[in-house]
Amino acid sequence: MPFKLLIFEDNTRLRQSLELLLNDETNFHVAASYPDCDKADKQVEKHNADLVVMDIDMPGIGGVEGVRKIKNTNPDVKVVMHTMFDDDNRIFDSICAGADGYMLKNTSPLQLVNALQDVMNGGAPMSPFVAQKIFQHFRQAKTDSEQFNLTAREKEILELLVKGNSYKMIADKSNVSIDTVKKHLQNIYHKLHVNCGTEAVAKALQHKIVKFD
Amino acid sequence: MPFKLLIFEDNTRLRQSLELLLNDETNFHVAASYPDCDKADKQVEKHNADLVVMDIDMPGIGGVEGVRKIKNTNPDVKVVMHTMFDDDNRIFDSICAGADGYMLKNTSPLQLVNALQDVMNGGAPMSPFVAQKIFQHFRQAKTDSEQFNLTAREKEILELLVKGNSYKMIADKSNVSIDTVKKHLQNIYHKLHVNCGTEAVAKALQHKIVKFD
DNA sequence: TGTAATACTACCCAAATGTGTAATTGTTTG
DNA sequence: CAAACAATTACACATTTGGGTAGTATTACA
Repeated sequence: MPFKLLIFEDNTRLRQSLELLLNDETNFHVAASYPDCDKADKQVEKHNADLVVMDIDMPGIGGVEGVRKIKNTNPDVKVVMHTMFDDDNRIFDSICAGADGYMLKNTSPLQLVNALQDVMNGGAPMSPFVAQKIFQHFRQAKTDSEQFNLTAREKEILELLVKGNSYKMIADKSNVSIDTVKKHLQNIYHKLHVNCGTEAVAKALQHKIVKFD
Repeated sequence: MPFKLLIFEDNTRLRQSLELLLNDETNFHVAASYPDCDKADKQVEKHNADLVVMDIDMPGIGGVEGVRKIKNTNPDVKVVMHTMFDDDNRIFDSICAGADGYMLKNTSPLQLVNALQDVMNGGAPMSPFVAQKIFQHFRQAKTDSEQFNLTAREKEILELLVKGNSYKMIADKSNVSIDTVKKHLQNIYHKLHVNCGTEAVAKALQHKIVKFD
């Protein structure tokens, strides 16, 4: 039994092409296609769809919100983004909204079909460029984190601060006086170019100076 | 001209199989293979390698450290992990250490060859299961972040705190009195189960209650 | 060997932070 | 409509935090 598929794509030409292409596959059956996803959740339910191909730039609510809607009501429906946007925000927002795959529109028809097959097998297909972006996202931290020149001791104290310890608690755990802790933190604040603890914590986590994941 | 390739894999049988498999490809030439990666950086340089296939579980320093070593000295050399480990930590650590791809050992020979080709074209090949893990990593945040029941106003104020604002600055930017800010933060601290600003910032960032990337 | 850098301590003081209690207003929801 | 909740302000009080200044001990490095 072929998977029931919905297409959301505002470009009429492309929408029809996709329909033709995917209906050609014995594994898929295009149940319907729409030029916007304002009522995507209802439409998914109506057709009892297994799988959705979702454009991002559409009139009304965009594809990212569309995914969110669908996933809220029907978490088990697979959604593969299909868009020409390759910027970090769009990619990460889509994934956070619940997308199961992210294919750029320069993907060949064969690759797209493979991706859809892949997602139905529990995979998370994505274009090579997207994969690269995601890898970069993980890596970026490390590189700039070591530019603050914190001493081992300072990192230690900063880590305790991040974990929610007060000066007094840090002093106890580090076996030094509270005044020493103050001094260290003062130096740390200077090195991080911040002027209070909350800012330091934010910076430490954003630049992954301390590990906590 | 074929790409020069190094293999790090402690299982002799598998190492030899890989050598045979990859030497069969006209695009690749296995320059050398080693049962450990303690001197991986030197060996990469010696053979002027373009590409490395790296196991994780090896005697001496593991594959994760191996990648780090190689990438420190030769950032342009591509490294593809090839391992049976599919746990989050190993995957994310490898990527952070600089891996360009992550293939599980249940990958078919053809897929492995494709992955290596892919990585030389600037892609970031990974097994479907790994891709899935990575998608989950992005998603998980959202789900547990909404369990704190912060009101819109509270999120707004928490976000200002995370950005390093003092109570007074938050008061100004939110057009409310400083006492109101205090009260809001007090409520926020209760909801987050913390008892000071630094802890709240840490929790907010870890659970991605506020966005800042 | 001498001079940085690092780690540590101490004290003072002003400002910021966190807690408790209490009261007003508007909105939502049962 | 009443109860619950959200947002707001106020004030008092204790504690914490952050900055400045100053000094000692140890280690590392040139």
